[in-house]
Amino acid sequence: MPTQCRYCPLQRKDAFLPLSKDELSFMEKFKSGELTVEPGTPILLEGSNAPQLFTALSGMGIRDKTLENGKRQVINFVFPGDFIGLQAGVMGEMGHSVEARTHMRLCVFNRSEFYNFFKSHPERAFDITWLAAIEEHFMGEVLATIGQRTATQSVAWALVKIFERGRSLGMVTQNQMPLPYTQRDLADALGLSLVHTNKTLAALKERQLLSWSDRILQINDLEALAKEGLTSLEGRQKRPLM
Amino acid sequence: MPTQCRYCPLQRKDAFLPLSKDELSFMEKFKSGELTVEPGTPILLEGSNAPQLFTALSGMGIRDKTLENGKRQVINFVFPGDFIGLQAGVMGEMGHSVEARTHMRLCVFNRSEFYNFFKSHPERAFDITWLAAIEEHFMGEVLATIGQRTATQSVAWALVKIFERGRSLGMVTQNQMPLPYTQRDLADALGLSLVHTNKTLAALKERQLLSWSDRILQINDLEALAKEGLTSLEGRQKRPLM
DNA sequence: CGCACAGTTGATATTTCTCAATAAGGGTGG
DNA sequence: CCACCCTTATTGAGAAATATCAACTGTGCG
Repeated sequence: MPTQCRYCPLQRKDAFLPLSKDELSFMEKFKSGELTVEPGTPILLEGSNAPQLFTALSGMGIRDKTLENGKRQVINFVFPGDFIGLQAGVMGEMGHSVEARTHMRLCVFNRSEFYNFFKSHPERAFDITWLAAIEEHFMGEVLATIGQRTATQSVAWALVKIFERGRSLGMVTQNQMPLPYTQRDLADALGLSLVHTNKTLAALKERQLLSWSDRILQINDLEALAKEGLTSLEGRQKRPLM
Repeated sequence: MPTQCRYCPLQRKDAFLPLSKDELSFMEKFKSGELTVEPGTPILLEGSNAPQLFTALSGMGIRDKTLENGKRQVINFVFPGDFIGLQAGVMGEMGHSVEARTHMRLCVFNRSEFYNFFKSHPERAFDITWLAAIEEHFMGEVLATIGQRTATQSVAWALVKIFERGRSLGMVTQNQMPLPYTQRDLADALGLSLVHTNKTLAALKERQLLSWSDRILQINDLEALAKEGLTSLEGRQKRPLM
């Protein structure tokens, strides 16, 4: 028996908007189970028409897509609370793949009930659209990063964003947070070569702004790093949780 | 008195899913008017909390955002049928600006009724989410382009996408379609410098694949151009129209 | 006429990529 | 337990792609 939504640990994180009792019990009906996967497990495949949607409950993953020439683009990193599979749910086909990078626990929803969802709970339907808009907003920022920032600025920007995200989820302790990705993942996310990403990271480390090894990211001067990344530290606003 | 939705010329384009009579009359209530703007007019501003949402009825525009260092990223190009202002509608703040590039006619919706929308017409709410998912899907492709394709591949890819989009809207006659953007727009969309974009276009023209001058894009060999852009010509599927 | 903007072109500078080699760690089979 | 292999990270050197700078053209417009 999966944990009931009212006991969902994400509920209590202040990164998320709280759900009403009514909404919670509705989500419990919508929830069809839980899925636990190990690192490296594919969760959704690009081009697939998946019958299930997920919310990441714990652990981290990655979204990516592959070009005809074999090159890979990382779309973004999956954190707890992320909704996975919207594209399949509404368009019938994923534009990217999702893969676990750590042990992950996922809340599973049945796609066949997705449309019902809109019918019976407009507030929740609105929240899904909200999530989609947040995603679109963020992807605009990523576009601007890959398109307009230099390698150093890009890396700084990305790590600031990741760190802020981690902080809002309570993953940061003493300026450190777990970051279970490889330099290749970051390189593919930023449209940079692995080698150049490595050298860029080394330079930032040299400047004492951060260190990232053994899957631990430590940021020593977030302000300075944000400045380097041509961004500022806005307080992250709460988002809906599915 | 604005044109009633049932007479909307976009309705009849086969790029869009048809609306039921019921939906049409509902949209007429939701519609608060029409807006006509001239080239260069800003429609929505990055960071603004706009009270209105739009659907482009005719004409073309551009979405862009500006970095702290003044660099500009074009997010995408606005075509007839595009829904504008979702981010403001649901998050309360636009992540990019929208500006007219030709004379444009816009269908105006009142944001204050946006939430109602979800309550009273779940099918239409679903369609909004669908549009958001399409946008997200496309932006993933753009990310992969800027991040992984070479300049030549990027330009070829972009023009193929634009041409396909134009074709689905009936804007193509004899391999030609209007393209009221500048080379700078395209450069800023692809994260390339203006000069390099110009030379890349010249090379593609030299190869007789296309020509683009006087705001007219002509593609001579779409197949070959698609191949150059590492993409294929999938039949574009119908999308919802707001 | 003169100015602003879009496009074009050549020369040069810089960033970033590719190639190649090395090192460290984890896992596995013998 | 050791030898081997695979992945990840690291570093140096040279190559390629792309950016920057600068000059020039044509066009539309007040």
